[in-house]
Amino acid sequence: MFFHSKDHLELMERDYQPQVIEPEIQQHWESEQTFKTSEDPQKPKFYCLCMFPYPSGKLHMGHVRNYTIGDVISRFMTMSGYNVLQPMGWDAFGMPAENAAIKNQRPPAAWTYDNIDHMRGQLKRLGFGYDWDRELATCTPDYYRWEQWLFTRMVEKGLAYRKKARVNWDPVDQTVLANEQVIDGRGWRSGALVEQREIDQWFIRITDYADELLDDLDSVDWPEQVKTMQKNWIGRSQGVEFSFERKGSTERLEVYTTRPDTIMGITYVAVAAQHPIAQQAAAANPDVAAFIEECTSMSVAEADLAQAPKKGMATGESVIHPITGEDVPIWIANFVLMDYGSGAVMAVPGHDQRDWEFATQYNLPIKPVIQPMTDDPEYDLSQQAWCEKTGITINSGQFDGLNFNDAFQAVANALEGMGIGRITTNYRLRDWGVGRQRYWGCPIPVIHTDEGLKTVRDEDLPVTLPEDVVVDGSGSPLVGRRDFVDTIDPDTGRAATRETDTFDTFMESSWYYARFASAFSNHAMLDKNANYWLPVDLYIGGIEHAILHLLYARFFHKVLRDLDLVESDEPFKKLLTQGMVLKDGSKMSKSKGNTVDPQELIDQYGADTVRLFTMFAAPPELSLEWSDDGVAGAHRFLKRVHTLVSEHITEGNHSMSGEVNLDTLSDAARDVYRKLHETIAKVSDDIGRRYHFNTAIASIMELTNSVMKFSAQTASDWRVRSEAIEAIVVLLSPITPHVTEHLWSNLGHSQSLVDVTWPKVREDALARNTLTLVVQVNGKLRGRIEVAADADKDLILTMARDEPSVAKFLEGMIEKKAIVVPQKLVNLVVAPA
RNA sequence: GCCGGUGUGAUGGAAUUGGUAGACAUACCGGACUUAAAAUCCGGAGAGGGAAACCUCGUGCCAGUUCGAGUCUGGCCACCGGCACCA
Repeated sequence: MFFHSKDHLELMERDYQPQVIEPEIQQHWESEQTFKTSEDPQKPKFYCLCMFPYPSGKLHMGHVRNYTIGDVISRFMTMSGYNVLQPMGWDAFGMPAENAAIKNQRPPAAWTYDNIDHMRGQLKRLGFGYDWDRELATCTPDYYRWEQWLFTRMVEKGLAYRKKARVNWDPVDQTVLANEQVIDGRGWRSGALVEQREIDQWFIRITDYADELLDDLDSVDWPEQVKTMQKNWIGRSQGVEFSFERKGSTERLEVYTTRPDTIMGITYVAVAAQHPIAQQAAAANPDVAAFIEECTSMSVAEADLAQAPKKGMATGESVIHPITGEDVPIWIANFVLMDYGSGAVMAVPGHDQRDWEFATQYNLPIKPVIQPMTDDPEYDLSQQAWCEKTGITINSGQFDGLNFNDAFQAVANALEGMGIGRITTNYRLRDWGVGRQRYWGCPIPVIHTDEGLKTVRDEDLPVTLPEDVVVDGSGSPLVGRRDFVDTIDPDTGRAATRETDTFDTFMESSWYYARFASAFSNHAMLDKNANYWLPVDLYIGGIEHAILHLLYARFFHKVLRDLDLVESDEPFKKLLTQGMVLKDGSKMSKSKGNTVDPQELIDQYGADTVRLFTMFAAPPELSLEWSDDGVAGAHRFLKRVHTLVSEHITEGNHSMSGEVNLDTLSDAARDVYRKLHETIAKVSDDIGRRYHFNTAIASIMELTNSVMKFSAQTASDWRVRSEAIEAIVVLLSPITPHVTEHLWSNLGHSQSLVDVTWPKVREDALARNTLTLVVQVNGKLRGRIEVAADADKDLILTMARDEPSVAKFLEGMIEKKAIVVPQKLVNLVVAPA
């Protein structure tokens, strides 16, 4: 059975035993403090950050994928000479802890801390090179006190303010529901019909930064799709704001339009159900009141609003058209958003599709005022609105015959001249409502006094969240906690009450990246070290965060900058968005029962196999289809590598060292050696620039296959073989750090692989004497030719024409054109003679 | 509904700047080893036609640009992500 002597067996075990070697290697990293990071001005820094997890209980495959990507890049950058920071922490506030508390009769804090302990263990078992000294959990007072401090600064600067906002109210559970807790208009636990309530909330003026948030997108190295989504989300538009005179009233009606060129096509105006005009009409007319009631009971989610059937009701009121002086009826429409513009729109059904649908439904007139320059079969206002900006104004009196830009200006000037309008910039972006009527979040540091609302003084921070609570699902337990609520107004010494709302959990995740860089600062939110590490060089996380989280974090960074806490303008220089992990074609979820527990795979195959498979199965930005067979295949490859290296050691020639002399190599050795350096080039580019680990692994597999087929005879053969085998180990090490560290040490190296310099490409090894070119005739592949690397175009064409498999397609043809693409192909374009 | 993506063999994917479609794996089939199985190793394979050489077709669908299109453009279909209180 065994062909090797006992001595060799002692040299290295034959079987790949991840369960033995992985904990050993991890212990070594821990005792050596391998991943402890400090500021070092001598080296270029690289801050690699993965979106931190919500501690839901145990890691899922999405985490494993995300964090493996970050770890591979971090290890690669370390080996490439960078001072790398790779921290990890916990996005620890949030609803699931409250839900678990109701279910398990356990306080959210205890549940959360247990989950963190378990998941930290899992991350360590996967071998990620984090600097655990910087670990943070957002639910600890050490962390959130600085968030409270920042909020009080925002209040001082006028960046935070109070405004009424609508929330989903569950009348049975007596609690505010998140949008996802409302299913088909009913509370998910109680099943009661959800009502809408208006309550006072804290808002942050993200819109003050709208221009900068939009313009600075040009300065970051992010995927175009994410930048486009953010641009559209911010939605900056140039338009005209003007007011109508209301008939029989001294009040005016403000509207905003991006299409002032169509002003002569107004046939009605539409206001939101929450608009004061609608409220007034409701007071006078019970039918209108009933309609508004119906509108306000609609979901607050935009997706529901946009898909709801269009409904409206005339108010009986009207406005006077500013140019024509005609009466224009005011309607209430359920598709007009109170939060956008002034909550009222001028309706031009001829040239706006929503206005058209509404007008068609309620038999309101449609007046064409724009005509296409050239015939357009789509132009039929009885079928649909025509919304292009490429036409000419018609039926517009003094504004007739103008293109979009001229009509825009002419109408804007006219309205401005009348003193009722002006050109303005408008944004789709709304201010950020940060108040939540929930317990498990950061307390808003505000007290209610007989002198009004006051922020808590710096010296009284943090406002600590009590952790010993009972959560029963009917409102926040904070409300009834006298020991929390009752306080004293420090200005007057009189009784006051604490705010019981907590912050949106996006608040915590909007600045954690900065705190990691300043993790040991006890006396300030951030210290000078933040500017050593920031901005984050590479931020990695799910595409689902493309808008909200990433926009809020960018906004916070600019606020921090304006408070002189950071120097940079943007928090994340480069962004890598990863796709989801799927099984059987759909997202893994408990309800579908198609989850894969990474822990079971680690137990069965080891961390390296799990890491290798997740990196090999797909490039990061694509969704990853789970495959149990694929995992077994990844494990098989590691066994092959393990066998290759251990046999190499056993054969005793692994000490064959020294520079390979290209001139003395046999053809076979030369080919393996070229392949080796091609692989180094490919893997370096794939990991360092493209972040395509699947192709990096594929090329290492190819190299491994070549080396296994290559039988070394001479001393120089052995040198090639040794260099190739060591390179395989080094190139794989960022992906599968344990087995490679183990093999590396068995190859006789005392230095840890983490400290090894990434291999360099030998350019002279890449050179080829001859090249294979493809020959096409009329674009179809017809043959191949082998040419000298320095062959000129004429020689290549002659050889191509003479190639028998090509020549037969040239018979009786006239050559019209010949294309030679260097290093690649020849295309002969021919036609019958 | 709006905004943004994705679509390639039986499967995951490769083809990086418009230049050989299917690298590398997985599953499958055949062979070696074994009493046998597992493991391991070697080989095969997009579809259709043909004894073979070889030919034709082929990257969701329909058009277009080009000497040449998986890649670019227009239209469509399906699926996925986000839509402001899930994180």
